[in-house]
Amino acid sequence: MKIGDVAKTTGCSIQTIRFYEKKGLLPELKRSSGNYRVYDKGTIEQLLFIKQCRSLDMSIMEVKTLMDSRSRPDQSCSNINTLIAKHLSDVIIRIEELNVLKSSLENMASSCDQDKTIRDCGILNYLHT
Amino acid sequence: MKIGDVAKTTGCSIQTIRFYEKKGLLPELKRSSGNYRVYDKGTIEQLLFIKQCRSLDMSIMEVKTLMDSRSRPDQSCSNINTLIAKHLSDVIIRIEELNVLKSSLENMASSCDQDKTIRDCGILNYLHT
DNA sequence: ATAAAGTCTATACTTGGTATAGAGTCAACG
DNA sequence: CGTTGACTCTATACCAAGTATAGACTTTAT
Repeated sequence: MKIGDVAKTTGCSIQTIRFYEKKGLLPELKRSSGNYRVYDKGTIEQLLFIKQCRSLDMSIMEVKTLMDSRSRPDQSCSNINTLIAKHLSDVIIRIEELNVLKSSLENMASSCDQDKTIRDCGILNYLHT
Repeated sequence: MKIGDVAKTTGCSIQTIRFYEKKGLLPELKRSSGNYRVYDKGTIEQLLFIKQCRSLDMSIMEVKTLMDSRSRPDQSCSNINTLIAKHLSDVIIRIEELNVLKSSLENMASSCDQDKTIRDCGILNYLHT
C-alpha cells in the first residue's frame, strides 16, 4: 500500500501521515525500490488509533505515550489511567474557563444594540474599563 | 517610560510587548537617542485593552479590528457587535465540543480500574475499537 | 572606569498540522 | 519508445501567540 491509499482509507492527509512518521508515531516502515513508503494493515490500524486519540484532543506526546504502552502489554496500565484522568481534568478546567468567558461575552453583547456609534458602543466601553 | 516599566505596569512580558508592536497593535512609537522604545500612558492603556481582549480569548486579528474601530469613533458599531457575537458563538461551539469529549473521556476512565495490565486495559481497548 | 542591569535586533522554538517547490517514479497510451 | 499524467519524494515556509535565546549596544550605579 502506498501513502495515497492509506490517506484515503484512514482519512488522514498525506502530509499528516508523513508528519506523524516524523514525530515518531509510526514505527520503522519499509520503502519500495523507488523510495516510496510501503504500508501494511498494521500501520492503518495505528493511524486510526492516533486519529481516535486526536479526536479526543490528546496531544501527540500523549498519543505517543499510549502507543509506547501498547508495545509493553504485560505492564500495569495505571499510567494510562493517570494520563486519561489528567487529560479529562484538563478538559474540565478548560470548559470552566470557557464558561466564564461565555458569561463575560454575553454581558458585553447585551451592553450594546445595533444603533450606536463607536464612541458610544457599550462593548468598547466595557473593554476600555 | 521604557519597556521594562511598561511590562511591570501592564503585566505583559517585554517580548510580548515587542511582539504586539510587530503585529501592528501598538501604533507609531518614539525611540530615545539610544534607540530605546519610549512609551506614554496611552500605550499602557492600549496594552491593557489588548490584555483584556486576549483574556476573553480573542485573536490578535480580532483585537486589531476592535482597535482600528476605536480610531473611527463616528462610525456605526455594528461590526463590533457582530465580531463579539461571532466570538461568543465560537466559544459556545467549543464548549459543546469539549462537553462531548468530556463524556467520552469519562466513559473511558470508568472502563478501567487500577489493577489491570496493558493487555487488558479497558481504556486501550476502548481506543483500539 | 567599570560592572551590572536594561534594551536592542534577529533568530529559533513550541503545537499540529497545511502548503508549497522542484525533483523523481510509475503506469498507461499511442 | 516517448511522453503525459498521476503519484510520491524531500525540504522548506507558514499559521497563532507568544517564549527564549545570542550577541551587541546603552544606561545606571558604584
